[in-house]
Amino acid sequence: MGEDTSREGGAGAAEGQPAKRVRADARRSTDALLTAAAEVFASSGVDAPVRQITARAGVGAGTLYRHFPQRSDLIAAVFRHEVDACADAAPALAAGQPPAEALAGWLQRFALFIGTKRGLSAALHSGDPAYDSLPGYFQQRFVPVLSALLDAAAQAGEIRSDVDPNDLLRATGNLTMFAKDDDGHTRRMVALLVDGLRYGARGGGTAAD
Amino acid sequence: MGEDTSREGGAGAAEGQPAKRVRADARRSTDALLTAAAEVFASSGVDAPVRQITARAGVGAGTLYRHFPQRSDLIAAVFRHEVDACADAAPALAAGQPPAEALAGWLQRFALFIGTKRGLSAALHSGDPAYDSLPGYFQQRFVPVLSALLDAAAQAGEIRSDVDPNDLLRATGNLTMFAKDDDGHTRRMVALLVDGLRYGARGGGTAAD
Amino acid sequence: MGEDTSREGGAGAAEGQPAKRVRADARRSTDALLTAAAEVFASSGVDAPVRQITARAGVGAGTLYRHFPQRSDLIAAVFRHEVDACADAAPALAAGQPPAEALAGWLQRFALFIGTKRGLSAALHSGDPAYDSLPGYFQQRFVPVLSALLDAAAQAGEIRSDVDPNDLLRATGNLTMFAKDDDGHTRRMVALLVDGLRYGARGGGTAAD
Amino acid sequence: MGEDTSREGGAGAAEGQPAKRVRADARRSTDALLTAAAEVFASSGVDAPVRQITARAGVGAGTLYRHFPQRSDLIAAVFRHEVDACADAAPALAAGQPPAEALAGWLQRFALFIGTKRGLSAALHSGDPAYDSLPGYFQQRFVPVLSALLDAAAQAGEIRSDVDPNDLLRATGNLTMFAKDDDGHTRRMVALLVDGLRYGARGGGTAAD
DNA sequence: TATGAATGAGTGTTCATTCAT
DNA sequence: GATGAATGAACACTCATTCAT
Repeated sequence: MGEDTSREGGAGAAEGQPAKRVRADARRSTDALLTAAAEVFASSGVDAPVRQITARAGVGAGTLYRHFPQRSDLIAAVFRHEVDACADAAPALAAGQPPAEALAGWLQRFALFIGTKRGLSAALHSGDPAYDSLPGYFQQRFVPVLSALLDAAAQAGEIRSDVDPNDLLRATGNLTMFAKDDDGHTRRMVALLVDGLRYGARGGGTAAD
Repeated sequence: MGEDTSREGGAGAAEGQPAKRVRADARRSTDALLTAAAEVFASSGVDAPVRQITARAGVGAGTLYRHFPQRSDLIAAVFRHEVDACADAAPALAAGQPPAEALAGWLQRFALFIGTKRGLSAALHSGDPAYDSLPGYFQQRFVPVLSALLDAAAQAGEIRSDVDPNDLLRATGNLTMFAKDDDGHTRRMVALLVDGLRYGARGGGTAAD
Repeated sequence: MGEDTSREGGAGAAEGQPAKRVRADARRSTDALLTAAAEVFASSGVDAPVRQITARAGVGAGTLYRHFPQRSDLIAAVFRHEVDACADAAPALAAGQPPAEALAGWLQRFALFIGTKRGLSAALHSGDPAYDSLPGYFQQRFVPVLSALLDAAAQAGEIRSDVDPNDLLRATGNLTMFAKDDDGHTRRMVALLVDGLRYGARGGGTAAD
Repeated sequence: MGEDTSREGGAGAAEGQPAKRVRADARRSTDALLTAAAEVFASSGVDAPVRQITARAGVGAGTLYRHFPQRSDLIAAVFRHEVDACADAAPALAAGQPPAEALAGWLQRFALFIGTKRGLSAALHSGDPAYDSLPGYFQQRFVPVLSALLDAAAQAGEIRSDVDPNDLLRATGNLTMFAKDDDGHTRRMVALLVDGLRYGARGGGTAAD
């Protein structure tokens, strides 16, 4: 699901029309841009200069703007697969362990995803029109997933039941900020946050104040 | 304490006025810059253009660079009082309530401080040489305070005992990111974090993994 | 007359359909481009971006360049009918009124034509190679018409006789520049210019120096 | 009058304060920019790329923006002297000849001024915010001058009395468009326009419709 | 010592034109 | 023949920092 960019892949040319004619070069450019952008985003964050991306992709600036008129379009495209993968990882986690463990596991997974995308959190909350379409897409994918996990754990009595999934997504994302390579800070703090949820399950927590 | 700007006292009073004259001018510029920078930082964040500050202070750009060669010098000077006030607020909190409550109260206080300094967290962790001296100063003031609060609460058995104060400072600071005016997000999440500490006190938490 | 786009008639009908097939496609594209360009020129001037035209016409950029290698080719083609209509309006005007009135009427007509083609005057005089062929076509159509009107009025003694039709065409076109919707400026100034011609009829004007 | 840029010139340093301290370099830059801009405007019009001007002036782009934040500021500064000179030329013309001759002479003078400033008319009417302040300045200088000339000629019965000076300024400016080096077109057409005014003086013209 | 003018690299974005498909 | 993707030069404008005055 969400594999929009590969929809002409394994289908073969036997059935139907030739889809679109000149797609080879466009596809080449798109792929080059996505690859280049992914690398640049990883090393310099999503605010990296446009030229850095086009240079690495070996295309002109206009090509980038053709395929991704808004900066958010590029970001969304680059991360779509990973967003989907992250969101889709929840069921498997939910299957094999207690609900609160699944919740914790997925939040760690989510933190991992956000944590490696330098500047993504900032972009999501910037209010900059260039990023307008981002929050919608991300929420649409992540909120249902997290809600389900929260509900399950709450119904099992393992965590408190009064937490807003948006609050938790935002907090988890925030906790990944300024993460150095591998000091475990984010992991520990996300775990602490989940423990806070657990604490709330027993005789009323203070978190909701 | 922390009055770094008056350290010229040791120069001696023997040589009379000239030095003092100069110092009066310098002090005037310094004060104007500190006042202006505080206002600008509040409204536009610590990344605000230099010109905005010098214009408001009514001084030239060169004067700013003379007094504060690094941007971090200015930030540190501007927030020194508030940093100290925040750090010094701990004892009073500790006196009137259970240790864990005091801890929670101070973290909220700390979050409030950081949260209103737009861009401060980012500056503290940016790695940008322009902000090199910041982390040292802030840690020097906050780590002892938080350590004391943590130790007290841990010894009282109210929270777990294996949390690194640096982790907690950083996490709390992170939780203030992208705070909108007054939606309570930061407050709720800091409280949740503290609940995580409390949870750990009872039969072994998972946060330290 | 002026149906330049159908000049393929001379190719002969001997070789039958293939040529005709191709021509049908080409004609379709040409028509779409002419229609689209006319609309775009009206709303955005003759300097409008090429893409705006091709997008509206539903053709590729290459197609436009194939049919109209020079921008002037497109402009000329778009306005040919209107140019002809404007030029051809002279006889009717000449029939029903005194020569000077006819002259005035036609100059107003001409001003109306030019005035609604934003950027056309500029294109006609730009010297830009992209517009090279324009002036020739327009002069070829308008100069004879205006000359006839001028001669008639001069012979009738209603206006001076020493005015260059090219001067008058250019001046009239210029007077339409920056015309706002309907403030009557152009109309008044063209009338004033004609009055200048009338003035010259009586005992020698100064306009010819 | 209007010699704003030289107000510290002949005054000497004897009386008053030193005005402003560092003015030498700023003045140098300003002068270089004004000179360069004048040359560039003459050869490439007022729409010439900014870099062309800064390169010729030997200054950085920032310097231009410091001195002339808006493009209109530069244009106004460059042409101020000439605008004033043109406006101030009216009295002398009015003194030595009949009012209508004076009017004609000044309009020719005005046309000469506008005609050599490529793109100035366009800028004056563009509506582009970058040129917002231009029309005001130019009207403020030219309208009173032309009004006086028109009134005098009308009172002397030499021309019609119902012409709006703004109409005439705009028309005269328009007539200079696309003027080639020295073909006399503009001169002849301006003369013709004035003849139109003269025609109107005798028994009611048609220009005002 | 203070000033603030000058620098100039760096940014996002547009668009006429070419050319692979 | 038609398409439209790719190109890349060109542009205005910003701002941290230096240094002549």
